[in-house]
Amino acid sequence: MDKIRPYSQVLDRLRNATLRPTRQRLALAKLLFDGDDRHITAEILHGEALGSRVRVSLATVYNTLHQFTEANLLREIVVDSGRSYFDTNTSQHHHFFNEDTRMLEDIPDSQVALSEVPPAPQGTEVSSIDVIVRVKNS
Amino acid sequence: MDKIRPYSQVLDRLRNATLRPTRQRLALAKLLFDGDDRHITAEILHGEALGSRVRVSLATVYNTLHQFTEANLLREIVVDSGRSYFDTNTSQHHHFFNEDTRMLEDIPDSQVALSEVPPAPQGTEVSSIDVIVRVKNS
DNA sequence: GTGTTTGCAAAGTGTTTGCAATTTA
DNA sequence: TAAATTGCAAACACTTTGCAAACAC
Repeated sequence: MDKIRPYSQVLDRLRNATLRPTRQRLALAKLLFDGDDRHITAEILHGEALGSRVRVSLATVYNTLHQFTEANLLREIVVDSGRSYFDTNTSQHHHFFNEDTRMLEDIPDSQVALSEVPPAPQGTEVSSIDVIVRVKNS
Repeated sequence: MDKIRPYSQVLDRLRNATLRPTRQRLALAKLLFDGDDRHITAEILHGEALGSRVRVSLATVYNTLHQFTEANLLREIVVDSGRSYFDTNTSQHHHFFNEDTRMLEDIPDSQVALSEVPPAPQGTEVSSIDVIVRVKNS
């Protein structure tokens, strides 16, 4: 059973974000949001696009990922210095990061609870809380 | 009141790690471990070394940071894609990361508690758990 | 002396930028 | 047609690498 994500829904989401539904953005949105949640890097997404005969430059993939992130269609996850991951699941949850395979995996929010959230330092406010459980193959 | 960290202690720590106490490693260790705990990048440490008239190349700073990390004298913290931070406090604790200033700050371990730690995926084992509270200036 | 460490410069990786050409509304 | 978007190639920031010279034991 796939989740149903009609094309028009993506279209509307782009419109709401005042992002023109260009060929490139629609194709990337399809790759990102059709099907299950995923964690993806720019290079991988670019590869997938080319693989499905969508001509799009790497620069545009980067632009698009950032625009989608600003529009809250994606969330950026920092786990690896040197590359950025984008998560199509923007709801509150945490991650396993396999240091061997460099793959991310969701931790259902119900499985982690922070019993206390420390107060942010003077003059700052919390923007997000990330729990990253780093694992390695055993 | 400064913590007392006699030179010989650093020396011993290097010896234990079978790292020859070269001029560069001793100087970097002094910068890192004399005084309070700190979060530092390679570039910053390199700048400090040069600033205190220690001639050392950036390549050696990188090498040294990695060797110290392997020897558990440092802990690497991943919060910023594009640069690595090293923490001289290797004990269990978590971090604030200010996205505006790109500075790290410790969260005392007593102020965060994970009430549940999720089981690692099949075939993997937990290597560390990082809680990063991202903040921005308000 | 022998093996380790260093420094340099070059190469590498992932990402961003400037700008002319193209596309969208 | 005016404004937004794209693609290219060059620039960028940070990090790693190869190797000869210098150093530690």
